[in-house]
Amino acid sequence: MIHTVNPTTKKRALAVLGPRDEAKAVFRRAILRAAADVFVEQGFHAARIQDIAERARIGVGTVYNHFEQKEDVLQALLEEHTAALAERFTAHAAGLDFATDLERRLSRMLAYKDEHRAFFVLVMEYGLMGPSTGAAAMVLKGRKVRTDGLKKVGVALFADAQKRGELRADFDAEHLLRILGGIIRAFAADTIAEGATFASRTAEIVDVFLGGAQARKKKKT
Amino acid sequence: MIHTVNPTTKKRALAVLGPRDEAKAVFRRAILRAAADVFVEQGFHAARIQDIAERARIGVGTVYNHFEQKEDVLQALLEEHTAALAERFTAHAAGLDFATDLERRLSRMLAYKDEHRAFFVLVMEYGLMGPSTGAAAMVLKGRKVRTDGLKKVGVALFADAQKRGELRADFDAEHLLRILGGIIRAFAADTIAEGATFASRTAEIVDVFLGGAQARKKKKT
Amino acid sequence: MIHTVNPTTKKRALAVLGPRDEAKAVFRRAILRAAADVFVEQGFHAARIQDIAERARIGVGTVYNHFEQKEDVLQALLEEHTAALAERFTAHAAGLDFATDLERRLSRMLAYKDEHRAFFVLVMEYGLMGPSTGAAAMVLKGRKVRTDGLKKVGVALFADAQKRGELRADFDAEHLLRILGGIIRAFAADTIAEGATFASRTAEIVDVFLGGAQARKKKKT
Amino acid sequence: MIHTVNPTTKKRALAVLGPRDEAKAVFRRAILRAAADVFVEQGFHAARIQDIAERARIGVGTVYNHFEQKEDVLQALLEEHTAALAERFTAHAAGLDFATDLERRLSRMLAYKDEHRAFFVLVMEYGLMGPSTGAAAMVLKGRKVRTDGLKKVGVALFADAQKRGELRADFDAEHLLRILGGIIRAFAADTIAEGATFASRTAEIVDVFLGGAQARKKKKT
DNA sequence: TATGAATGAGTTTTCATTCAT
DNA sequence: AATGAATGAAAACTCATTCAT
Repeated sequence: MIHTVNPTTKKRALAVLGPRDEAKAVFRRAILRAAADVFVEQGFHAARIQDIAERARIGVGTVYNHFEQKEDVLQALLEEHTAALAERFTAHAAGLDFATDLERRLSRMLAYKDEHRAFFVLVMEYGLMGPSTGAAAMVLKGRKVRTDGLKKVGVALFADAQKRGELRADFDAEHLLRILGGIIRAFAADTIAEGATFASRTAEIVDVFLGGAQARKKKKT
Repeated sequence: MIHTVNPTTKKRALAVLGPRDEAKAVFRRAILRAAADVFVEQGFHAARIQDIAERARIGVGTVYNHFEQKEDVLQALLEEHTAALAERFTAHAAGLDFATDLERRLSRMLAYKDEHRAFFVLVMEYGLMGPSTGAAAMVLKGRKVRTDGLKKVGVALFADAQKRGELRADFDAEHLLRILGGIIRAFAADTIAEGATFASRTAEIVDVFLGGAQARKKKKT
Repeated sequence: MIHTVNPTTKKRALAVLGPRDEAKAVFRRAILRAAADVFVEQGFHAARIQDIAERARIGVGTVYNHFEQKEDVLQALLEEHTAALAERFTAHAAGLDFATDLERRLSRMLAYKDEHRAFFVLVMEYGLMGPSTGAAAMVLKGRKVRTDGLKKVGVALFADAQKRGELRADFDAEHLLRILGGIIRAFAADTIAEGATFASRTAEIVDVFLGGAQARKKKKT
Repeated sequence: MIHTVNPTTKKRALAVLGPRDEAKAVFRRAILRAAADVFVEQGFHAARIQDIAERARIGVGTVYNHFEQKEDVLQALLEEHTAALAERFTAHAAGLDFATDLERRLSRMLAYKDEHRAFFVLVMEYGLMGPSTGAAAMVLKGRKVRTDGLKKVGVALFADAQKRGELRADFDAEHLLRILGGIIRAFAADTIAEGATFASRTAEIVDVFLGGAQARKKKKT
């Protein structure tokens, strides 16, 4: 769990892969990993480039060899992870009912979040689908963080479920997606506090999302 | 909607109430109002004390006569509004079923948020019940923002509903409260985007919270 | 030893003396006393007008009713005390030999310093006979602190002693005066550290001073 | 006498010595030299970091790369020069009588002061052997300026002279050291005013000092 | 005349960014 | 390409001074 580029790693990377480009990628990844941690611990503004560099065990200048500005680091972070999430969310098996399908997709996605806690916290702040607060928007200075992938897949999935009568149709798909997001967020506090894995709570999340908080009187006989 | 202390206002205030203390309160309020706007527009870190002062049409030094540090302004903002919210949420009429009761309380609360949009956005960032992100916690530097009031009332209300079998009992009350919060948050985007009032959506919020997103096949008998 | 203007003091002062002017003088004196303490404890620059006002138990504005600028407070402080010192140093009885004469004058002067420790420390910094360091001069912004009185008397006394062959004549009187000053300063550390009175060390000071400065004509015989 | 780091100097320094560390030392020295001048001209408090940076022809930030706070600059200044002085004062030849010995040591020390006028003035304010005034102590915020070296050597020298009957024994060595300091200080005004060298007055200083402090055994013959 | 809150110029300090090595 | 010291613009915060009461 040491987010570092040490000489050994570096040399190996140089040897194994296409010499130049791969070495570059190693540094880039190290920076992003370190940045995620530091942004989470201190917040974007309070995080100093130097902190990131130190955490990655590289020099400040190196960060600037890979990213033009501090903001670009955050943007890259959000985009790359969101892309990964979208991928997890997209893959599916055919012939499942909506609830099961959603649960599988979510489960993969949340597992990814479990592996990347720092990133997940960032997402809660900067939004999976575009900055949620004015402040977040300000930080990104109008950059368009390309997170369309996830949103597109999600909206399509939900719209389809609505057509099939598995999701209420009185809200639009995007809104429902946001509601799911809000519920996931609510589970985050629990999960983080307990040190539990996120993925393990997928069923509960889907249950609340689909069925609500009301006591289930009608469970049948 | 001009958050300002102008000479006229000042004199009037001085004349009407006890001269000194009241004048003081006028400035304090002007600062908090201006700060809410500026924090929302720029985010806490990007907001400069001077921006707040300019918006309130007062001098920078004056801000420091009322608050020791920038953080204290945010803290005061959160505390005072949260207290107001708690008050709205607390008042209730007896003999209502849970759904109606919750709807009334929420409705009052959301009306308050409609009147104080800026504050509401802040709450989404810094949390009604303690900072939700590490960054937010960092900003507040370990200050304990006293927002217990609202949480206490909410937890009591929900726990009671659980006992009476109106809310599912497999989650604890605090968690359910957070889920409601997440859903409200999800409605915020819609609402803000459309310029609609928040309060007008109370019924929908309660409906989703209690009944979930699933299509209502069982509507009839 | 409470450097304060309390209501009682104030009223009494008003009654006893010419109403207006005397009341004014009471405040002025309170300010100077408080200022001496504060300047000593914190140094001129670090001392805030508010500190002085608080120590004198008056409002900040009041200080400005009596002195135009912070620097004027220091100047007045130095001038008034120096005048008092000059007075003590000037008075003399006829027919004494130089050593005895000097000892009497010094003794009176040092007794005054014992009563006004704070002032004395200031003098060590700002000089009895004009600012000794560039920094001190800077603080006083080119003001001429009128401390001529003491210097004039001292030079005259020493020049006379030189003529009468009681002080070495190879240095000019003013230089000798400065040497005496340096020696007094050296005794200050001892005295202050021990909490002893300054006056009690007059004999030693004169002894050290004259032992070197005295003309050595009488060695023989 | 231009206390500056200009590009040329910088490159040369980098070429000649170990690149990094030496460049660092060059800047550090430039800062200290500039600071000495500025502190003397304006006094510590009135001196702005920017003044120091400008005098050294470097950026403000650079000062902070070398010293955490303004106070640290002063402390370093005092410590480094005091160490140099102690060195000059310490070296001695055997077999000299006390007066000659003292004269030689002082002469070397005062020559150093002649080369570093600015520093000397600072010493008059902040004391060679610990801050002499409360204000000075305040400036240094309780930092212990390590000036023991000089004091230790001086006290040892004087104590020894007392044992050998060359200095009066009714005062302790440290006090005698302070008296010498006071006398030197008195000569400073003369010297500085006239633009003369300090070293040239060593004999006079020792003469005045010993004339008083010397045990009076040899009066007869 | 005393008072103390308002004011804003001025200062320290931080930190993103550059650039010589 | 990596590095880290230099840089200076920018921001928090202080405090002498003013002025309405």
